[in-house]
Amino acid sequence: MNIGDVAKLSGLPPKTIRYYEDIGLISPLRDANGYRSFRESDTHKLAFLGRARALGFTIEDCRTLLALWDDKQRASGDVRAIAQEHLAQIERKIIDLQAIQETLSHLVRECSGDGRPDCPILKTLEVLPLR
Amino acid sequence: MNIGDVAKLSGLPPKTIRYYEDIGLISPLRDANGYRSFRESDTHKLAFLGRARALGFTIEDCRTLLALWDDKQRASGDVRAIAQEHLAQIERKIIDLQAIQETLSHLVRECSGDGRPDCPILKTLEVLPLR
DNA sequence: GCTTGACCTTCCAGTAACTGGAAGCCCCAT
DNA sequence: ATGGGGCTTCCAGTTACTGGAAGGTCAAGC
Repeated sequence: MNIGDVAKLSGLPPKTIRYYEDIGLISPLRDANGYRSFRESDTHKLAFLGRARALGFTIEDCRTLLALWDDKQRASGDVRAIAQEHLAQIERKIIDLQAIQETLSHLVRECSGDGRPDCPILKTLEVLPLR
Repeated sequence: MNIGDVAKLSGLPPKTIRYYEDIGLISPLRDANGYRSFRESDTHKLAFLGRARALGFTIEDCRTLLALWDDKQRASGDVRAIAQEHLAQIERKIIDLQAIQETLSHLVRECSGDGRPDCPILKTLEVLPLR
Protein backbone atom coordinates (compact mmCIF):
# COMPACT_ATOMS: atom_id res chain seq x y z
CA MET A 1 0.00 0.00 0.00
CA ASN A 2 1.16 3.48 -0.82
CA ILE A 3 1.02 6.40 1.52
CA GLY A 4 -2.17 7.81 0.02
CA ASP A 5 -4.09 4.63 0.71
CA VAL A 6 -2.89 4.41 4.28
CA ALA A 7 -3.70 8.07 4.73
CA LYS A 8 -7.30 7.38 3.75
CA LEU A 9 -7.49 4.28 5.93
CA SER A 10 -5.97 5.84 9.01
CA GLY A 11 -7.39 9.31 8.61
CA LEU A 12 -3.92 10.83 8.96
CA PRO A 13 -2.54 13.15 6.27
CA PRO A 14 0.44 11.82 4.27
CA LYS A 15 2.61 14.58 5.70
CA THR A 16 1.90 13.41 9.19
CA ILE A 17 2.64 9.82 8.29
CA ARG A 18 6.01 10.80 6.83
CA TYR A 19 6.67 12.79 9.96
CA TYR A 20 5.86 9.78 12.11
CA GLU A 21 8.40 7.81 10.14
CA ASP A 22 10.97 10.60 10.57
CA ILE A 23 10.64 10.45 14.32
CA GLY A 24 10.72 6.69 14.38
CA LEU A 25 7.14 5.82 15.29
CA ILE A 26 6.75 3.61 12.23
CA SER A 27 9.17 2.01 9.79
CA PRO A 28 7.43 1.17 6.53
CA LEU A 29 9.30 -0.79 3.88
CA ARG A 30 10.29 0.71 0.55
CA ASP A 31 9.42 -0.40 -2.96
CA ALA A 32 12.04 -0.50 -5.69
CA ASN A 33 10.89 2.93 -6.85
CA GLY A 34 11.48 4.45 -3.43
CA TYR A 35 7.82 4.64 -2.53
CA ARG A 36 6.92 3.69 1.02
CA SER A 37 5.24 0.31 1.21
CA PHE A 38 2.94 -0.06 4.19
CA ARG A 39 2.10 -3.42 5.71
CA GLU A 40 -1.01 -4.27 7.67
CA SER A 41 0.92 -3.71 10.86
CA ASP A 42 1.91 -0.19 9.81
CA THR A 43 -1.67 0.70 9.04
CA HIS A 44 -2.73 -0.70 12.35
CA LYS A 45 -0.09 1.31 14.18
CA LEU A 46 -1.08 4.47 12.38
CA ALA A 47 -4.71 3.99 13.31
CA PHE A 48 -3.63 3.44 16.89
CA LEU A 49 -1.58 6.62 16.76
CA GLY A 50 -4.46 8.57 15.29
CA ARG A 51 -6.72 7.47 18.12
CA ALA A 52 -4.20 8.12 20.86
CA ARG A 53 -3.47 11.58 19.44
CA ALA A 54 -7.19 12.30 19.17
CA LEU A 55 -7.35 11.60 22.89
CA GLY A 56 -4.65 14.17 23.37
CA PHE A 57 -1.73 11.92 24.25
CA THR A 58 1.59 13.52 23.36
CA ILE A 59 3.82 11.96 20.75
CA GLU A 60 6.13 10.74 23.49
CA ASP A 61 3.19 9.17 25.29
CA CYS A 62 2.25 7.55 22.01
CA ARG A 63 5.75 6.21 21.60
CA THR A 64 5.52 4.60 25.02
CA LEU A 65 2.01 3.31 24.46
CA LEU A 66 3.06 1.78 21.16
CA ALA A 67 5.96 0.04 22.84
CA LEU A 68 3.67 -1.30 25.54
CA TRP A 69 1.23 -2.36 22.87
CA ASP A 70 3.92 -4.21 20.99
CA ASP A 71 5.08 -5.85 24.18
CA LYS A 72 1.88 -7.54 25.26
CA GLN A 73 3.58 -9.22 28.19
CA ARG A 74 3.98 -5.97 30.05
CA ALA A 75 1.68 -5.23 32.92
CA SER A 76 -1.17 -2.90 32.12
CA GLY A 77 -0.22 -0.77 35.11
CA ASP A 78 2.22 1.19 32.98
CA VAL A 79 -0.47 2.05 30.50
CA ARG A 80 -2.86 2.93 33.24
CA ALA A 81 -0.34 5.28 34.84
CA ILE A 82 0.16 7.14 31.57
CA ALA A 83 -3.56 7.42 30.97
CA GLN A 84 -4.21 8.53 34.51
CA GLU A 85 -1.60 11.26 34.43
CA HIS A 86 -2.92 12.42 31.09
CA LEU A 87 -6.45 12.43 32.45
CA ALA A 88 -5.35 14.52 35.40
CA GLN A 89 -3.76 17.05 33.05
CA ILE A 90 -6.93 17.24 31.02
CA GLU A 91 -9.03 17.77 34.11
CA ARG A 92 -6.75 20.59 35.20
CA LYS A 93 -6.99 22.16 31.78
CA ILE A 94 -10.77 21.93 31.80
CA ILE A 95 -10.88 23.71 35.13
CA ASP A 96 -8.56 26.45 33.91
CA LEU A 97 -10.60 26.92 30.79
CA GLN A 98 -13.84 27.03 32.74
CA ALA A 99 -12.46 29.82 34.92
CA ILE A 100 -11.45 31.74 31.82
CA GLN A 101 -14.79 31.04 30.24
CA GLU A 102 -16.62 32.43 33.23
CA THR A 103 -14.57 35.60 33.30
CA LEU A 104 -14.95 36.12 29.59
CA SER A 105 -18.64 35.44 29.42
CA HIS A 106 -19.21 37.95 32.22
CA LEU A 107 -17.20 40.46 30.29
CA VAL A 108 -18.97 39.87 27.02
CA ARG A 109 -22.34 40.05 28.73
CA GLU A 110 -21.45 43.35 30.37
CA CYS A 111 -20.07 44.85 27.21
CA SER A 112 -22.79 46.58 25.29
CA GLY A 113 -20.82 46.44 22.09
CA ASP A 114 -22.37 49.71 21.03
CA GLY A 115 -20.45 52.79 20.10
CA ARG A 116 -19.63 53.83 23.66
CA PRO A 117 -15.92 54.38 23.94
CA ASP A 118 -15.50 53.01 27.46
CA CYS A 119 -15.27 49.28 27.12
CA PRO A 120 -15.71 47.15 30.25
CA ILE A 121 -13.53 44.44 28.77
CA LEU A 122 -10.55 46.72 28.37
CA LYS A 123 -11.27 48.17 31.77
CA THR A 124 -11.19 44.74 33.33
CA LEU A 125 -7.97 43.82 31.62
CA GLU A 126 -6.46 46.84 33.32
CA VAL A 127 -7.38 45.75 36.80
CA LEU A 128 -8.08 42.02 36.77
CA PRO A 129 -5.96 40.40 39.46
CA LEU A 130 -3.34 38.05 38.12
CA ARG A 131 -3.69 34.49 39.28
CA MET B 1 12.99 50.98 35.91
CA ASN B 2 15.05 48.06 34.75
CA ILE B 3 13.67 44.88 33.31
CA GLY B 4 13.94 42.94 36.57
CA ASP B 5 11.75 45.42 38.42
CA VAL B 6 9.11 45.41 35.72
CA ALA B 7 9.24 41.64 35.64
CA LYS B 8 8.38 41.54 39.32
CA LEU B 9 5.65 44.13 38.95
CA SER B 10 4.00 42.59 35.93
CA GLY B 11 4.59 38.97 36.82
CA LEU B 12 6.14 38.33 33.41
CA PRO B 13 9.65 36.84 33.12
CA PRO B 14 12.34 39.13 31.69
CA LYS B 15 12.72 36.82 28.70
CA THR B 16 9.08 37.26 27.84
CA ILE B 17 9.32 41.02 28.19
CA ARG B 18 12.26 41.13 25.79
CA TYR B 19 10.32 38.93 23.45
CA TYR B 20 7.36 41.30 23.58
CA GLU B 21 9.69 44.11 22.63
CA ASP B 22 11.10 42.03 19.77
CA ILE B 23 7.67 41.53 18.30
CA GLY B 24 6.74 45.17 18.79
CA LEU B 25 4.20 44.97 21.59
CA ILE B 26 6.16 47.42 23.72
CA SER B 27 8.91 49.93 23.03
CA PRO B 28 10.78 50.78 26.20
CA LEU B 29 13.41 53.52 26.14
CA ARG B 30 17.09 52.80 26.60
CA ASP B 31 19.47 54.17 29.17
CA ALA B 32 22.94 55.32 28.20
CA ASN B 33 24.33 51.92 29.21
CA GLY B 34 21.98 50.12 26.86
CA TYR B 35 19.67 48.87 29.59
CA ARG B 36 15.97 49.02 28.85
CA SER B 37 14.25 51.81 30.75
CA PHE B 38 10.59 51.16 31.39
CA ARG B 39 8.09 53.94 31.91
CA GLU B 40 4.81 53.72 33.82
CA SER B 41 3.02 53.19 30.57
CA ASP B 42 5.23 50.22 29.66
CA THR B 43 4.57 48.60 33.00
CA HIS B 44 0.89 49.19 32.54
CA LYS B 45 0.94 47.67 29.09
CA LEU B 46 2.84 44.63 30.30
CA ALA B 47 0.36 44.06 33.09
CA PHE B 48 -2.42 44.33 30.53
CA LEU B 49 -0.64 41.82 28.34
CA GLY B 50 -0.15 39.45 31.23
CA ARG B 51 -3.84 39.53 32.01
CA ALA B 52 -4.96 39.14 28.43
CA ARG B 53 -2.57 36.22 27.94
CA ALA B 54 -3.77 34.65 31.18
CA LEU B 55 -7.25 34.75 29.67
CA GLY B 56 -5.86 32.88 26.70
CA PHE B 57 -5.91 35.63 24.08
CA THR B 58 -3.32 35.04 21.38
CA ILE B 59 -0.48 37.47 20.92
CA GLU B 60 -2.16 38.83 17.81
CA ASP B 61 -5.37 39.33 19.76
CA CYS B 62 -3.31 41.12 22.37
CA ARG B 63 -1.79 43.35 19.74
CA THR B 64 -5.24 44.34 18.56
CA LEU B 65 -6.59 44.78 22.08
CA LEU B 66 -3.63 46.98 22.97
CA ALA B 67 -4.26 49.13 19.93
CA LEU B 68 -7.93 49.46 20.83
CA TRP B 69 -6.93 50.24 24.37
CA ASP B 70 -4.59 52.98 23.23
CA ASP B 71 -7.26 54.34 20.95
CA LYS B 72 -10.02 54.97 23.43
CA GLN B 73 -12.22 56.57 20.79
CA ARG B 74 -12.84 53.25 19.09
CA ALA B 75 -16.15 51.58 19.60
CA SER B 76 -16.13 48.80 22.12
CA GLY B 77 -17.81 46.56 19.56
CA ASP B 78 -14.42 45.62 18.17
CA VAL B 79 -13.21 44.49 21.55
CA ARG B 80 -16.41 42.64 22.19
CA ALA B 81 -16.12 40.79 18.89
CA ILE B 82 -12.63 39.60 19.73
CA ALA B 83 -13.62 38.51 23.19
CA GLN B 84 -16.72 36.77 21.90
CA GLU B 85 -14.86 34.82 19.27
CA HIS B 86 -12.25 33.87 21.82
CA LEU B 87 -14.95 32.78 24.23
CA ALA B 88 -16.51 30.62 21.54
CA GLN B 89 -13.17 28.93 20.91
CA ILE B 90 -12.73 28.26 24.59
CA GLU B 91 -16.17 26.76 24.86
CA ARG B 92 -15.45 24.49 21.93
CA LYS B 93 -12.20 23.44 23.54
CA ILE B 94 -13.91 22.69 26.85
CA ILE B 95 -16.40 20.46 25.09
CA ASP B 96 -13.65 18.61 23.24
CA LEU B 97 -11.71 18.12 26.44
CA GLN B 98 -14.77 16.91 28.29
CA ALA B 99 -15.38 14.26 25.65
CA ILE B 100 -11.77 13.14 25.97
CA GLN B 101 -12.02 13.21 29.73
CA GLU B 102 -15.07 10.98 29.66
CA THR B 103 -13.45 8.44 27.39
CA LEU B 104 -10.27 8.42 29.42
CA SER B 105 -11.90 8.17 32.80
CA HIS B 106 -13.95 5.21 31.57
CA LEU B 107 -10.76 3.59 30.39
CA VAL B 108 -8.85 4.23 33.56
CA ARG B 109 -11.74 2.96 35.65
CA GLU B 110 -11.96 -0.23 33.62
CA CYS B 111 -8.26 -0.84 33.69
CA SER B 112 -7.34 -2.88 36.71
CA GLY B 113 -3.74 -1.79 36.52
CA ASP B 114 -2.70 -5.12 37.89
CA GLY B 115 -0.32 -7.49 36.22
CA ARG B 116 -2.78 -8.82 33.69
CA PRO B 117 -1.32 -8.47 30.25
CA ASP B 118 -4.52 -7.58 28.41
CA CYS B 119 -5.03 -3.89 28.96
CA PRO B 120 -8.47 -2.44 28.15
CA ILE B 121 -6.89 0.91 27.37
CA LEU B 122 -4.68 -0.49 24.65
CA LYS B 123 -7.59 -2.57 23.43
CA THR B 124 -9.76 0.49 23.12
CA LEU B 125 -7.10 2.42 21.26
CA GLU B 126 -7.17 -0.36 18.72
CA VAL B 127 -10.85 -0.08 18.00
CA LEU B 128 -12.08 3.30 19.20
CA PRO B 129 -13.92 4.93 16.31
CA LEU B 130 -12.20 8.04 15.01
CA ARG B 131 -14.21 11.18 15.34
C1' DG C 1 5.78 7.03 -28.20
C1' DC C 2 4.34 11.02 -25.83
C1' DT C 3 1.87 13.77 -22.89
C1' DT C 4 -0.89 14.69 -18.94
C1' DG C 5 -2.15 14.48 -14.30
C1' DA C 6 -2.07 12.33 -10.08
C1' DC C 7 1.02 10.30 -7.09
C1' DC C 8 5.26 9.92 -4.81
C1' DT C 9 10.01 11.55 -3.07
C1' DT C 10 13.20 14.82 -0.28
C1' DC C 11 14.40 19.02 1.82
C1' DC C 12 13.73 23.59 3.72
C1' DA C 13 11.14 26.76 6.24
C1' DG C 14 7.48 28.34 9.13
C1' DT C 15 3.99 28.05 12.82
C1' DA C 16 3.01 30.01 18.60
C1' DA C 17 4.95 31.81 22.29
C1' DC C 18 8.23 31.49 24.49
C1' DT C 19 12.62 29.31 27.02
C1' DG C 20 17.53 27.93 27.80
C1' DG C 21 22.07 28.88 27.37
C1' DA C 22 26.40 31.10 25.99
C1' DA C 23 29.37 35.06 25.75
C1' DG C 24 30.12 39.27 27.27
C1' DC C 25 29.16 44.23 29.45
C1' DC C 26 27.82 46.92 33.69
C1' DC C 27 27.21 48.28 38.40
C1' DC C 28 27.68 48.19 43.29
C1' DA C 29 29.57 46.59 47.56
C1' DT C 30 33.33 44.94 49.96
C1' DA D 1 40.15 45.08 42.42
C1' DT D 2 37.14 41.53 42.74
C1' DG D 3 32.92 39.08 43.17
C1' DG D 4 28.13 38.53 42.31
C1' DG D 5 24.19 39.80 40.32
C1' DG D 6 21.86 42.02 36.57
C1' DC D 7 21.85 43.42 32.02
C1' DT D 8 22.77 42.84 26.84
C1' DT D 9 22.50 40.11 22.28
C1' DC D 10 22.19 36.06 19.60
C1' DC D 11 21.35 31.27 18.56
C1' DA D 12 18.93 27.18 19.16
C1' DG D 13 15.26 24.26 20.82
C1' DT D 14 10.53 23.26 22.08
C1' DT D 15 5.50 20.58 19.91
C1' DA D 16 3.46 18.41 16.22
C1' DC D 17 2.98 19.20 12.41
C1' DT D 18 2.10 21.97 7.67
C1' DG D 19 3.21 24.38 3.25
C1' DG D 20 5.77 24.59 -0.64
C1' DA D 21 9.38 23.82 -4.09
C1' DA D 22 11.81 20.77 -7.17
C1' DG D 23 11.79 16.67 -9.15
C1' DG D 24 10.99 11.32 -10.01
C1' DT D 25 7.14 7.70 -11.23
C1' DC D 26 3.12 5.58 -12.96
C1' DA D 27 -1.10 4.58 -15.60
C1' DA D 28 -4.29 6.21 -19.06
C1' DG D 29 -5.36 8.11 -23.32
C1' DC D 30 -4.16 9.72 -28.04
